[in-house]
Amino acid sequence: MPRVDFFIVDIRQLRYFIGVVEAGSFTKAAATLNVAQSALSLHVRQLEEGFGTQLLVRDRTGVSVTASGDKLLERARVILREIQLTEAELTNSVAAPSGEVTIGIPSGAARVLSGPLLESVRSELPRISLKMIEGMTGPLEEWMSAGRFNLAVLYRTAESVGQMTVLAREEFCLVVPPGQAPFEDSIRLADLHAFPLAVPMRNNNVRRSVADVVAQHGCVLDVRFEVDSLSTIINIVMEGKAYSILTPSAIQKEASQGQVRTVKIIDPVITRSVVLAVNPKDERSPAVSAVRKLIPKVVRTLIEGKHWSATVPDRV
Amino acid sequence: MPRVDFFIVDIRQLRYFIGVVEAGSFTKAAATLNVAQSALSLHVRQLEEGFGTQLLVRDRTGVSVTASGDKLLERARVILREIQLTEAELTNSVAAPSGEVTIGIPSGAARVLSGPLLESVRSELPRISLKMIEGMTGPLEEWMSAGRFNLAVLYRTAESVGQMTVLAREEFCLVVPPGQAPFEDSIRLADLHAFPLAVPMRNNNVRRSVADVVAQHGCVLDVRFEVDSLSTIINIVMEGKAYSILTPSAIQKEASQGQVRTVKIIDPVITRSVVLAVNPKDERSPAVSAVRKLIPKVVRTLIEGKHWSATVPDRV
DNA sequence: CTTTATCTATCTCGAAACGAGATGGCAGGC
DNA sequence: GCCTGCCATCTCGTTTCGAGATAGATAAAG
Repeated sequence: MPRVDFFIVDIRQLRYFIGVVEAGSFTKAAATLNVAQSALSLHVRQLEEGFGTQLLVRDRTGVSVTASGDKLLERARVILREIQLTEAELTNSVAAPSGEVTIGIPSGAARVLSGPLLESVRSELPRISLKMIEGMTGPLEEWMSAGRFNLAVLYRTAESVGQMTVLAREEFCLVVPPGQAPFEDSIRLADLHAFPLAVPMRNNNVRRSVADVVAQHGCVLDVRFEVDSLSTIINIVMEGKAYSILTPSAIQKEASQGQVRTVKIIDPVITRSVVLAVNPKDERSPAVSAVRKLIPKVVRTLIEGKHWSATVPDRV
Repeated sequence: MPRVDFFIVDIRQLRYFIGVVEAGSFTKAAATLNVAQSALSLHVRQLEEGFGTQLLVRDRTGVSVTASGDKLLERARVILREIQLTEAELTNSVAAPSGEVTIGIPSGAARVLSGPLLESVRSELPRISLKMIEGMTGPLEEWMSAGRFNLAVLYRTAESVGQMTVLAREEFCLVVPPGQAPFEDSIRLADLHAFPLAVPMRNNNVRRSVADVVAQHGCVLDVRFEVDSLSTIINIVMEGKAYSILTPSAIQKEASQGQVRTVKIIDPVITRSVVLAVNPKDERSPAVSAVRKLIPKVVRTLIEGKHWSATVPDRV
């Protein structure tokens, strides 16, 4: 329906008006502003009709400004400067993002990732305060769904990870106490039943991932300890009381120091993806966006520096 | 063609954004601003995409503002206040016009009009400085055509006066020295040849107006003096050296003081219009417009107060 | 006096923008 | 499971915009 409302100055009209005054003619201003002369004529006319006063004196040599026009010129410059400052301020906010970003991260991935990530954010995004919440993946999934974090590092075994970014791919392996069998580089899934296991509890992502594959292959496991504490599980293995099935990120440090050994599981290889999820509400936040872009870089650096036994996904 | 240009904030978008933030939800703002909720959603989205940052956090209870949004809110309020002040300042300029207005006025009309007009402008339009330029009508016509004045009081004998305003109608009369014949109230055009005349020079409007009518009626006049100075002509008549043919406005004062007498010319009556012309370039000037509206009032007051022997034109 | 050049105002038309209304998706409350 | 409230998206009719053409006015040049 026809919009019958009171006159409101439009930014474009002000820009055209300033352009015309500065050029001294509509025709010159048209060339400068890259707009048709007729469009300038019409818009300035609309300003004059809106204000109810003449802003320009027109003659064959061009235009000059009236007293009212002079007032408007001054005011228009102030307004456009304010808009320019506004755009600069908000754009700078994008260029140098600041504020708090919260990220949930599983205990396993946190063991290789949390330190380097905090360091990277501190050095490359100094105005961002990264709050990292470590936890077992079950609760993390729930909390992320509840919107508790801006970002979350999660695990997925399916090929499809929706809109999440794949950070890395890991392979589950048998974690062996030092000096104990097996001494080969790899072990078949069907042979795992020979080793007593300390594993996370039933609803744990890791537990379910492995259990699904074992069941699919008609195998069984000898679960002796169910503990929802990664460090406790690792201690049990280090003390020779049991074995475990984990991904390399969980025991990267202990393995590199000879406190445990890892033996590759084959037939089949059990893999999973480490993914980065973003809360849809925060997708357009410049701070969240900046951290989101930084994490893959940190992961790549860790993997390529042999600080994390995982593979980087192919980029498409 | 597609307009591919960089992002420029639009006033409407700022108004919508402020409205949404203040309402706390798009839906409530839609009711308040009388705009569809979807339009608000789209416009705020465009602001976010333009700035490259998220301005609002949306959830099921409505919206809250981000840090960037808070900055924009503050800035937008400043911008809209500037625009509001601009509109108020320029609108006030219309309501209380100010500045200089120039008016050309013939010597004849100036004699009855200039004083009262200057007084009226001073009292009713105190912020306007009226510059009055008096002259013979020939040069005045030229100067008005050249754009020297904003306004001009001119004479016309034709019925059609184009876009000019008719201020008054006057009848030419014989100006008689005191104590000399004729002593009747009127004289026929055919009998004017008996009186030696002091009149303006050939290219003068008055001279041409009367000469045309005299020629049309096959009469002749006894022109003894040709002087392009109204006061000189009047002095010649007052001293009894000659008669003249003028309009009442020219000798209103002298006639009222008995220094000259006026005798109506009939068969035919010779009339002319006193008109007000406006320079088209200045038509939209509030100051010129205000003076333009004031002059007819001053004229009407003079005529109705018997300070000017003329008739007010019928209003249609 | 005629022609040329320059400038503004107006008109037409196709493209873009705008907003209303409808609809779908999501989440919380009952 | 249904209802309510809110936001995002889509469709369509209307409005606005600007390009290009053209007319009118005026001063300068020939």
